Amino acid sequence: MAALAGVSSATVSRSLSGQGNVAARTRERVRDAARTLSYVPSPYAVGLASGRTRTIAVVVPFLTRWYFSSVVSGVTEVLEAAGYDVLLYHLGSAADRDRFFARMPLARRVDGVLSLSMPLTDDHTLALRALDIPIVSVGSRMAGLPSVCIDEVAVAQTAVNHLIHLGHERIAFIGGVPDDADFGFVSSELRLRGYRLALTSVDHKPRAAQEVFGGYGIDGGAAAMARLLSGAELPTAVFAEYDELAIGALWSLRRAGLAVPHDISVVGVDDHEMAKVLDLTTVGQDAASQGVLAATLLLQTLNTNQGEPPEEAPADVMLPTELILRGTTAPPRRRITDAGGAAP
Amino acid sequence: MAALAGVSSATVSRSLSGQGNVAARTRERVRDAARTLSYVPSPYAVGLASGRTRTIAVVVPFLTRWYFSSVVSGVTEVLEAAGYDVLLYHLGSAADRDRFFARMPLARRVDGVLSLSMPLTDDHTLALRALDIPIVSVGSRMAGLPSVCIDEVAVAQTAVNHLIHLGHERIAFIGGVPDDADFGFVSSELRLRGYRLALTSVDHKPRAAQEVFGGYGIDGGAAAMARLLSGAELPTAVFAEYDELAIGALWSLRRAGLAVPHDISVVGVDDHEMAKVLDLTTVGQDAASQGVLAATLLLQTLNTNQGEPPEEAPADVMLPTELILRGTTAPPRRRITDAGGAAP
DNA sequence: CTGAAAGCGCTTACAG
DNA sequence: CTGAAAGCGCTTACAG
Repeated sequence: MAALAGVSSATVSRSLSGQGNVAARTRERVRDAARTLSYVPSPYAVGLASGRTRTIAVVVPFLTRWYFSSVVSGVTEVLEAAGYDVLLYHLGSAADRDRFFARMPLARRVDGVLSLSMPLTDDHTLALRALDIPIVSVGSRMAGLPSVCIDEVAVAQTAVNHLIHLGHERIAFIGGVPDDADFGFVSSELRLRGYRLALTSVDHKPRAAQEVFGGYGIDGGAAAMARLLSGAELPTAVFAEYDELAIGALWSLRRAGLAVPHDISVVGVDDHEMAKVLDLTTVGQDAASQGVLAATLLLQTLNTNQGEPPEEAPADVMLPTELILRGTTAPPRRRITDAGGAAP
Repeated sequence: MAALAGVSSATVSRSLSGQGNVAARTRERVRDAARTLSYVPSPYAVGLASGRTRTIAVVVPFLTRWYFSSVVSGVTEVLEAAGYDVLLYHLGSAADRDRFFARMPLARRVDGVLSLSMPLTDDHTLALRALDIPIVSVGSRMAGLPSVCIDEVAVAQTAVNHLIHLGHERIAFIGGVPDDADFGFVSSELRLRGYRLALTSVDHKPRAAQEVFGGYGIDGGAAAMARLLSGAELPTAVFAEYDELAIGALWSLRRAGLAVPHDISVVGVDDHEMAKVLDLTTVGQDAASQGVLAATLLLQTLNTNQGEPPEEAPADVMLPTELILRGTTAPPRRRITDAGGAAP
């Protein structure tokens, strides 16, 4: 390579990387040589010599769920455009995460980390921070780190208030984390909190029997709904923590012969691509944009942090959400009249 | 590190990698030291010195579609268990692919490549092979390379034969590649071929007007169905190349006020997680298993190919598929009587 | 079984 | 503007 261009390897390096001064003509010569040889500098040699890896780790708990694949999609888009490679770590179980953060294969391997709604223990978080490289959290906040997310509490309140305004009083909550899970998603806790806040703000008491957790995804939502259906008191409306659970609930209801929204209203969160097909009322968020923003933020930090002192306040981007009214919510069939509070 | 264990860096390397002979006691000492320092060898130094990267590139055209996220999920599972890192390249557009294969950032960067149903030109394929590292193709065959896939032609025939046996004659095809695309998925072509074969085998002539291509995913399926609905002659049944298209078709039909399967039957391919919710008849495939198998195959090749001569015949794994009867297919409402062929 | 030494393929001060 | 040289942090024959 250096031979073909008739220069030293140092000049090859400077020409191709754009760092340092090289005569325009020399640079051209080197680039031509690179092209004819289809030469690409060895990433490993570059990484070792320069300390920069041009690689970002993306850590996700799920890959097959709408939110996560959408975020990753947004992330790869901007990272690839910026010439960064993406190292994907799919840590589905608590065991996976423990093993991963104990070994910490990220050390000296990547320039930055994008953590997507990972349910992390303190140990995990410490191991991450010990890396001492920029980290951006997506979908949940991590103390002291820049993050991109939505207002989870407000999202849940919006959904539940919608049901309340329709006249519902017995409103159940369907959560996505199994009862026996040894951890939870931050967003799950916040959405549950928003649900309870909305209820108490109108003097409806949240009751444990109306908060069910059936597990992840469609099957989890279906299981949770089935449990609600077998309970003593049927709710007139259900708020599911995210659309896949809501869709599972719809499935369960259909199999039980109950009509939506006639018998029970259902509302979710996400605006999953299937929501419109199932005519599901939901609070929409733009997951792909979250990925785009987070990656952009990380890239900025990477370009800024070159030896400068760490910035003061970590950026916290909060994206808007929007209640999308569709066909799975309606006023309850029969008003519960013994609840008092008549119109003046 | 070497200092703490009181040995040379060579011994550290041998102890941690398991290569070469080390006294059991020495190895223990080194491992303890590594643990207390939470030392991990620099992947870049290892890569440069040894030539092995412990990294696999996974190249995908989509991330948010069920098939691809499921395959990637299966892939990461076995690769992570084997201690390999996954470099994810998301090449959604033809432009992305051209840029990628022209630069070929994979050179000297990974030990192997997993290519998922990538629509590759000859140039791309050549660039890939020039890498001279093991490649496994998933979801489509590539000449001379080991692959994991299903029998695409047979899958389409199964779906269409099901419709034919129900008595349908006017059976349309909904494809997922836009009309103006500059390339196609191999599986799309094969499924279209299977569709035509099934029709001609019972003397139904495939007609261009009944083959529509609306673009990817739900919206593509909806657009294609809308086009069929505005056509001169309504089909009595539709075969969609994959479930997301079929789901889009269902959506379109519902908005048009047509009942499924009463007015029109719909069948897809995949057994997407939403298929059961929408009660969609489909030909199911196990995408996650394809990912698992492909990754396993690649790992085997990696472990075998250590200097040995290239193996004779590349492995070709073909996974079974299964017609799953649900509620979106039924006999046509009124038999077309002028088609002849009465029972004896 | 272990260490000294060369080398992997770059980058980066340092001279000039 | 360019090159010689050191060095990045490992691995791997080669001795012993």
